[in-house]
Amino acid sequence: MHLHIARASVPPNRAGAKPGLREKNKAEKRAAILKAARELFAAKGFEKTTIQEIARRAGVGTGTIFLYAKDKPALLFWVFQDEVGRAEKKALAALPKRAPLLDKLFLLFRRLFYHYAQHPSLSEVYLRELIIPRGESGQQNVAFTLEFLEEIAKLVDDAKSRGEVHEDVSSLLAASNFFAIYYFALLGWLSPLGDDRESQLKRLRRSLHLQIDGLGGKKAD
Amino acid sequence: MHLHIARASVPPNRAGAKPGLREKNKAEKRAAILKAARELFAAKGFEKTTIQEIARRAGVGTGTIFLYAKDKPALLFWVFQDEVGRAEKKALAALPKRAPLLDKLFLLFRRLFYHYAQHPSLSEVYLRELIIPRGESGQQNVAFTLEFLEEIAKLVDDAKSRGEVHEDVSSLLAASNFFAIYYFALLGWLSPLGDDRESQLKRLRRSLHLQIDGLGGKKAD
DNA sequence: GATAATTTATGAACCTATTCATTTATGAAT
DNA sequence: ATTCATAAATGAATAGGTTCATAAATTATC
Repeated sequence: MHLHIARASVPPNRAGAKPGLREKNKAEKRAAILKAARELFAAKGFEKTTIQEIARRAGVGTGTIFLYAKDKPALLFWVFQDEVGRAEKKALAALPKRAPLLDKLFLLFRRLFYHYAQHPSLSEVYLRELIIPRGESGQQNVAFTLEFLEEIAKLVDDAKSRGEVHEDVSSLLAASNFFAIYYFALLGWLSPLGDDRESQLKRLRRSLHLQIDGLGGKKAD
Repeated sequence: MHLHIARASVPPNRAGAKPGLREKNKAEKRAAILKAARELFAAKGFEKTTIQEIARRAGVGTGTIFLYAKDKPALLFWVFQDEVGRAEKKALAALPKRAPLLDKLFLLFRRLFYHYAQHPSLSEVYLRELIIPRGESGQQNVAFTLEFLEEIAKLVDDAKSRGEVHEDVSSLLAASNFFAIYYFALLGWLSPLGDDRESQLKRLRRSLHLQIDGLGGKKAD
């Protein structure tokens, strides 16, 4: 891999945190802010929720929020990331062991689609942050995406061992193509302008199929 | 296509614009705002440029800006769109007529990569707006992307007629996979965290290749 | 040409994310 | 225990995007 993978948990939480009072307080604040933000974002949406409101509910000062999250989108990202990480793991675990690659990918992505669909507008903010990471926290966002890519790459590896995929293909490259397709489809899925869900899922499946089989020209031998 | 395609030019510019004084004035204001915004964004970047500054330079009131662009990101998008549209057309026109699909796509995308690289941070704002369109203008953004997709689809059609691509493949679906790959790679390209340009371009090419040829399993018959 | 109706423009006021000088809490040293 | 150093927290002040009541300009109507 061409990038250092840092620990995924977003906010200031460096490795060797000694268990002093200071650390305990920070952990409490972190938890309180996280909780308040989660509740308010879920209840009122991103725009309607103000930082001051979050601070009040969390029982901290306004400025304190910015000690834990670089800005408001980053705050939402932080709230979402745990949850998304869990959803990803859960979806991966629920995958049938010996199914074709196409089915596995489709099941995985479909499940995540429905997860995001629970809060479409919040998801949009999250997904914006995810792919276009800014500032220091960007590295961690990238690392988070990379972890997911690695999981997809494992699926490709599985498929390789079953002869579904040629040995010469880079699993990680294939994974990033699948991810790109998934991400693009996901944006359509969340957009209020898109087709109905049924059609979108069908299109996603066909897109994945197309990546697996290629465009089927003469040269493909 | 599953979506109405509206005219691409972003701001309020409805079809049957009669050539009265009112329309002329609007056109002038539009042009002035566009010019001022373009100059300032290019000179100072997105964040450092204030709406008030743009308004002053354009010789209009602050509020007037918001008659032409829903918000600040939309304003940047508007500025960029023309330029990007031109770059796309130019890049498409410069494509060698009888080259393999892979080469054409790579040349096309590489050219656009370098175009975006001229203003990396502005491009990020633009690309955010492009894929996650909000509000009314969203339809036009989607239409703009669709136009580009159609152009890619034409390249696929060409490849079909040369036997490079199987007839049964949906050109538009293939195009959207290519676009997804392109878009994902582009984000990496613009990110300050990514690899060097050389490597990124190589990866892009390999990704496109992978989409064209597929993963090469046994089933691919 | 005068009046009414409608569209467009304006900028002061508003709202809220973000900053930062100051204060407070903790840990270390004596 | 007291003092000092450092880290963390605070919230009033700032800044800039956005709104909106009002005014100006244009067009339609008579």
